Amino acid sequence: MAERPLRADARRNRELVLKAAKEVFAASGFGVPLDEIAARAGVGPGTVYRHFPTKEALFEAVVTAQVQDLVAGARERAGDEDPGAAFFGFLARLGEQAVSKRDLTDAIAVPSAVREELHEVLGELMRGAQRVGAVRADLETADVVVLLKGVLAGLHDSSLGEVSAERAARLFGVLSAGLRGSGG
Amino acid sequence: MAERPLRADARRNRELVLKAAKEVFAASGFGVPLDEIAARAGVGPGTVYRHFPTKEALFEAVVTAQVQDLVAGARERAGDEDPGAAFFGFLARLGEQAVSKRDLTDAIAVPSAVREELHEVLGELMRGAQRVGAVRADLETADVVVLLKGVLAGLHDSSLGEVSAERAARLFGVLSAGLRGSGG
DNA sequence: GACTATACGGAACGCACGCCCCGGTTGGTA
DNA sequence: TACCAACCGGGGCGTGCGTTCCGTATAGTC
Repeated sequence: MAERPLRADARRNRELVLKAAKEVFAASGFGVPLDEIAARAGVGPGTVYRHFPTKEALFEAVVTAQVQDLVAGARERAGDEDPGAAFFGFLARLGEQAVSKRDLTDAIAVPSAVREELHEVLGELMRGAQRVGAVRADLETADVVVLLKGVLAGLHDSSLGEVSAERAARLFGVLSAGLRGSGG
Repeated sequence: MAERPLRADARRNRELVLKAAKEVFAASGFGVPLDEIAARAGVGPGTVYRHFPTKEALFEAVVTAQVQDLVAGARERAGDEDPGAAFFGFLARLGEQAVSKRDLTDAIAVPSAVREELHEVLGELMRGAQRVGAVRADLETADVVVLLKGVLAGLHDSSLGEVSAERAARLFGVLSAGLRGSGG
């Protein structure tokens, strides 16, 4: 188990790959060819695989920090704010981030450790909000995940119109209003 | 431009392909390999391409009738019902259909003539509903399309849980409530 | 029954992409 | 400086899929 330190060039390339992956995933999502990331980093695909066993592993390495920040922030607020505000605030923050970071959208869908964490915190916040009547009682965690994933995906796919912060705000407004309930 | 009549076997195979495509697209969406449809029809891939120049053309041939029924129904009702009921009724009907017909979801996304028609009627109904205050005034047609597409896609992708009529009803309840507005 | 245009089917092509292999290079060390 | 292990790069493999090609079969006609 003794971890040998990486050679200098290996260490440098690892950073280059991570940086490139961060940019490219944010711009184009998980779907981009890995070769594009390698090219952006100025290395060959083989080098990428030397550092990350799989494309998913690289993706996870990139989004983990991002998601964990969001989750940590949400868990902090959960104590201070009222449950409704905590839940809807979290949704709003997700929406804002997702506009410029396409990979965040995929982070909800692509199986990984952070995905579970994200789903978990969503469930906690939602149940809290349901307890105080801020969210319809008949919804399950999976429902919110599906809605969120769907809205985010729709935001990006859209062959109609650009991804703008305004549209994202509008869509999340609709989503939030819907989750509050009072309609059918 | 004189249309020669098809040979008997060609005509029969055309029907077989359409029937198979209808079933397979409904079950698995546009993403299914075309070979699967050919196999189901008991013909070779080449035969499929003799009748339809492209996979998208076949898809369009399959969903056109389906979508046009929905659209025609919506346009009829638009005169009888009040605009709000017409719009939300249309959404509900879409949701019901989409549960068992995965291709309907893709029909919203894959570029085609029916897609435009579908978007158009959605826009008309929505503007009508907005005029009587049944839908938030700040929404554009594209917003509804994105939301609809997203919710439907989420409904199917879901690596969590099955696609049930109950969940669909719940999600469309949330969507409808959100579109009515009154929240942020 | 013979003849031909028409249609069939499935092997094969082209492409994209995830992933691996290996000849060549380079950083660290003595 | 000389050596070796670690590392690099990109060509290549395997797979999946849309699409095409072509030798063979068959429906329609005389």
